[in-house]
Amino acid sequence: MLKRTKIKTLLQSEQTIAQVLVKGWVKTKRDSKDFSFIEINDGSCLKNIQVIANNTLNNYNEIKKLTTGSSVAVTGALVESAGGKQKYEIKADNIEIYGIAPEDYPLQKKGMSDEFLRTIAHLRPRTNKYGAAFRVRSRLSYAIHNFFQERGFVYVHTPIITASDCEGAGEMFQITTLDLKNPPLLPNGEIDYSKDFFGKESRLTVSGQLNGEMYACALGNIYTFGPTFRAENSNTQRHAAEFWMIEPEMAFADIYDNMDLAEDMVRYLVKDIMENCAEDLDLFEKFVDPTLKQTLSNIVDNGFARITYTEAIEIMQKSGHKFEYEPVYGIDMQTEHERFLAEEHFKRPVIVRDYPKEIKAFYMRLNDDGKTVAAMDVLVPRIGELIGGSQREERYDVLVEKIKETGMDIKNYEWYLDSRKYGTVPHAGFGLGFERMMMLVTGIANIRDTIPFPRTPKSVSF
RNA sequence: UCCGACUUAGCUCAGCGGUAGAGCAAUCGGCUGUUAACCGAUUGGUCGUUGGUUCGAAUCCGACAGUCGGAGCCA
Repeated sequence: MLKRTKIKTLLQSEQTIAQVLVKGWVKTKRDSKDFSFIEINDGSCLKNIQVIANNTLNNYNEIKKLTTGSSVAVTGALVESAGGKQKYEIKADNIEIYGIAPEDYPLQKKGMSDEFLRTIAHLRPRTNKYGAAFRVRSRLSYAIHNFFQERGFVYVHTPIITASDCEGAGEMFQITTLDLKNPPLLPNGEIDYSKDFFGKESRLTVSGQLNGEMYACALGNIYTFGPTFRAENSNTQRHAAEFWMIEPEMAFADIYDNMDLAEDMVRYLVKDIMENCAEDLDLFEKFVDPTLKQTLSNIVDNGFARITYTEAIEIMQKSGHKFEYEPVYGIDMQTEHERFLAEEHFKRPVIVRDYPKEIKAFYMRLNDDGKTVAAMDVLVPRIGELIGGSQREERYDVLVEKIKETGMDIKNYEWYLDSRKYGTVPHAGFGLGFERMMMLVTGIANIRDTIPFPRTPKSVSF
């Protein structure tokens, strides 16, 4: 019994093969007088393989009805192509039709807008561009694991469901099994969450960081890589309600170790994709971002600029550039500021560190100046913030004070504080938005086109 | 959530006060080792929803919804 060979393998073949079996979907068909050209794609690579179907095939009348999107199994000889544009083609001995795609098949042979393709997100992976995007996505995931595993980081699965309602990173989705039309109530009229599934209010995680820190303070270096949820009503090209985040955490590390890791990781990932997804990147450069390879090479070759927040403000003030919001010390950086630094001033990724404590999260380590915290953001051209991280506050008393200042309930953070109470160590980590990394390596402008079935406000179809 | 634009055939768009048009797709036919093939014909739309102005609205005004772009939140 002949086994199926992937098209990618056939196209890389050193020689012709007497008999092969390919299975896939019809991309396009052109009929000639006595035979048909059928291009088949099976998702293994960008390229199709051309099949020659002669009218001597016993089911040629059926084969002539094949439409774009139909599925087939083709048996035949892999031969040198008589036509110009491809090395090999298959002379079919037999074509089995699995399923015809009726005339309302929505994918056309010509270009379709990303906006339209989002409305058929279940079929868009069959297009060249989305097929390429999701092959890259797979490779990028693999490369992330490789990067950390090669460095001895332990992969930790942090929980998706959490009861700490204030991780400080945004609005959260509540989850419940209570009957929303008729919830159990306390005497004071409030909802009685002791009757809920977990016995208390629970939500979807906005970050695995606090859990990750606990494992770093045991296993040394760890990373998480999993789904993350934000219930913010964000309507931008770079926000999704459900996305994947990578969060490494290193014990016995400071903010400089953290910056080194972030830079090494981004450059490693870009290099890996350039080496392993070259054909797909060609497509993105041709149809999505003509400067893509130049951008990626720049990242791999040149390294990142590193400045402090204070220096960043000074650079902008002295630049003579007209900002809508004047850069003055103490403000949170606007998108226009981030883009100016990465795109115009440095023309490459830049890491900004040591932000005023007022504009950053409670767990970030207070610097000796008493004014700033050891936070660092990696800003990249076009996308803005790719990575946000910090050295964590390891001093018990300082951390308790910060939690109180923020107005949070210490009781909810006792488990977190235990890591500082029992053998505290300096440690640091960051969060990388996986889809933003996808945007960086593919040039795709909208985050909705980097994730198979995007979840954004007013959109949960599929 | 705020600001702006947009919503007309399956897709991309034109029409901007007198009851709808193109290209592509699809369907049918022709031609050709073709390759986002080519040529011809055909089919296809209560112009986002809902109020209003008007003799008459796809076209003007309002509300709502959705989409896109920018901003905020951040990954």
